[in-house]
Amino acid sequence: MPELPEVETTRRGIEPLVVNKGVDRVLIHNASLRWPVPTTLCHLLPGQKASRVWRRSKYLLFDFNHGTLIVHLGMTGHLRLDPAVAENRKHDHVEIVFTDGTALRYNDPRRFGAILWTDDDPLEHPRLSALGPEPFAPEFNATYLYQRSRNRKVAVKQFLMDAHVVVGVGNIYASEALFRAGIAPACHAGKISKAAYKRLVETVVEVLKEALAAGGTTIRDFADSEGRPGYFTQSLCVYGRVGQPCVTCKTLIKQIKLGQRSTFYCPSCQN
DNA sequence: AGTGCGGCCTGTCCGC
DNA sequence: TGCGGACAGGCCGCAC
Repeated sequence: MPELPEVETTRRGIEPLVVNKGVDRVLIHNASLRWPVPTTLCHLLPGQKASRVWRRSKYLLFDFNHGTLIVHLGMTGHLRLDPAVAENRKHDHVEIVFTDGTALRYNDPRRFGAILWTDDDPLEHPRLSALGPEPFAPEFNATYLYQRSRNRKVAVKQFLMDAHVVVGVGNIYASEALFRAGIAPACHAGKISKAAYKRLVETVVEVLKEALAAGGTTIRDFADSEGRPGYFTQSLCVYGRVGQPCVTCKTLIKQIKLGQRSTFYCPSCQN
């Protein structure tokens, strides 16, 4: 389940493998994703080459000569580069074959992801235009969060996970950042003090950076192809630890639902 | 405008 | 051992 660190890790891995390679052809094996994969890609992309791969929120953006390919990994999306002659696997949706004989394949069992195309400024695309700041950007600070949250009754965890407020904070890292900041997840966003938001900004940045340094480890990927457990899994203080003692005070971790999402917290440390 | 929630999906896990 | 159902969750889009 890619959150921002996983998407950024994917970007770093993929970019050097695709930049400046000419597209030979595009094969759409299964257009069914969140939105149908535009079939126009098949005649748009051949002959073009990607100049860079960048990221906004959890969207990967492949700049081509005449537009931008927008890729969202959803919950279970994966990009991999392998020989064009390699057999397709189950749930391979799209294959971009390069003239050098390699192919970029998008695989997504649960189809929550998306592949879109724009020949305009991708940041103006409807999916991206209303997004909040990046968590590592200076605009994401205590004053911003405090002002945005006034009069908001929504739980602070849901507020934090709202991509219109700040991007890239998914369910796991929201619980972790709130724990580290000592803020109860169900507290109304509008009731949180500026000092607490200052702590929250710091812990969000901290948690995301740690996860990124750990290679973007996630919960369910923790046995990778070589059987290695993910590093960040071992750093989780509350997520998935219901009934286990708090690492700080030994109080048992609680689990609740907020906005239909599992939420974990220490009832003693977070208030 | 803010809020709540159904829906999209399949692999995994649990209880019977 | 097999099977059904709950669960996981990013994010849209609708209803109020």
